[in-house]
Amino acid sequence: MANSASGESIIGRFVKIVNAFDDTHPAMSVAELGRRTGLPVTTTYRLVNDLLLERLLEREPGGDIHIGTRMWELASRSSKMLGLREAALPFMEDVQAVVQHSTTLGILDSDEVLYIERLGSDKTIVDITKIAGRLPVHATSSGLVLLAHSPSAYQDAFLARPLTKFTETTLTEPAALRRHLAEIRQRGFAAMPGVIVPESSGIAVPVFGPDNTVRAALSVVVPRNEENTPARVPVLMAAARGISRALGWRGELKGTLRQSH
Amino acid sequence: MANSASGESIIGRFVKIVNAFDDTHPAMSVAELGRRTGLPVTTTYRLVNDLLLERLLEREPGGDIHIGTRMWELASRSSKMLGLREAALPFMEDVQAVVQHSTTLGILDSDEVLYIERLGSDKTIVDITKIAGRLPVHATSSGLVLLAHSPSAYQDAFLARPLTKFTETTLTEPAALRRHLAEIRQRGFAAMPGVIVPESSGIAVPVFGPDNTVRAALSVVVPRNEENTPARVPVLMAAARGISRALGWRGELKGTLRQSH
DNA sequence: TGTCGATTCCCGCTCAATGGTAATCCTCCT
DNA sequence: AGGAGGATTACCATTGAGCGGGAATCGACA
Repeated sequence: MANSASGESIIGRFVKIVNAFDDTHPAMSVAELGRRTGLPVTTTYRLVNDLLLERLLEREPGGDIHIGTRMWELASRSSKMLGLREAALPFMEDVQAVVQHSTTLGILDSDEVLYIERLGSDKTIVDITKIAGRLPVHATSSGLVLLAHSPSAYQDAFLARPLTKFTETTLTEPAALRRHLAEIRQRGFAAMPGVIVPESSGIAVPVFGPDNTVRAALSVVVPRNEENTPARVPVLMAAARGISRALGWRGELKGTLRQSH
Repeated sequence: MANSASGESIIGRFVKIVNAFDDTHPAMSVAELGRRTGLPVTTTYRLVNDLLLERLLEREPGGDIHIGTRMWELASRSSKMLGLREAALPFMEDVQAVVQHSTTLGILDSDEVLYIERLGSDKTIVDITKIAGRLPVHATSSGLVLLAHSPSAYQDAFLARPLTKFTETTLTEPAALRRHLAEIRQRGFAAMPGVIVPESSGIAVPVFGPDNTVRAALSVVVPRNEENTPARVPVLMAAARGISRALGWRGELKGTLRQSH
């Protein structure tokens, strides 16, 4: 499926190129793009030109390249993300108004947490979540909530892999994690003090869809010393129920374990 | 630049495919995708498979295809859109809280208005703006504001083209439009009663960047009978100044015409 | 059982994509 | 002015990925 010496398809190279851009590298010259992607010079220029024609990339006055408006438009036009985001936004605003630090909405994607919306404030101290950013499942409150309500086959596969220990409090033992997941299901929320960076804590609750499976995790990130979990959980839970209902969820089935399959 | 009989590049076909999805067609079978794009059957299947591998498209249980999470992620990761959106959102919420109908943020892209954010409510009646949706420049309040503050060379080129008359109130005469644009610059806002659909009116104001050029248009859409323009304009203007300042704008230069170039 | 559509498999053709090399352009420094 | 270093464009021989027609298979529905 590839004309290239390296055996990649054009689509693969396209992803490589777009992937070379991130928040720290929002724009760069074509030459640097070639270096970052490892593609041959000529090939890079040819491909970039194709992409410029379709406006998936754009050239700024200086000559540097950045991701084009068209790319965002095409991706956003018909995305399940938009529906979820739109349903969640008003509730997230309410949470943010009360909690004042940072409110995020994340989904499970490719064994990682992908954050699709984030409300922050100037007070926000250490919060590494970014919109369209990814973080590991086992080291975030959102991730653990999502994992806790995933099909058990998925959990098994996930726990079979080796997990990175980011800080002292990061759980990496399958058995300990399993116990913790059960606790999360039972309590209805996850509270993780400094599992990825020691300075901040996350509290997360699940958001459900019409079929009673988990769709997303709603969470707040607060400084380590002022967690005040008992006070924050009810706010989060109420908001999550609101979002779930906006998605078509009709209340949890009485006495049903939420873990599906 | 193309291996195909029709002379399209793969990138071009990729755009065709993604473009086949919209809010009314969020998912479809590969065969239907082939029909909608006009691509040969086999080619469609091969290309779709490539895209599925990169998760730019995703297959749902039924077999239908929809746009993948990866697509949104790549597009959103480093986009000027995000910065603008993030700066604007809090102010838009304030406007929305007061106006209660529908608040939008639009930019000028490819001679059309592209809406990058929209806050609505249940009360929202007729409002055809959608996030990532496009509308013609000359038939929207946002578009006219953006056009009014564009370089005059751009305005000339735009006004040289024939313009569609959507309703009775749509201005299509270059001379009349020019007068109107001058008025918009002078007043600082555009108020368009029913230029695209007769039932609703738009009021829009410009948002400026650090270099004092217009970046976006902030607007509200209200029912035709309860426009109350004089009451709404100050709210919009204050919010737009807030957004502009968040973008790095430092106040307008005294006595300067805002029309650049 | 038969029909219709979606999907996959097969396969020979061919030209677009490839990527090395070299020329040109551009910017900054001396 | 000169020239060093990088970015960009131009050139071009090679080749296999993409192409797309056609047929087989799967699957739903009547």
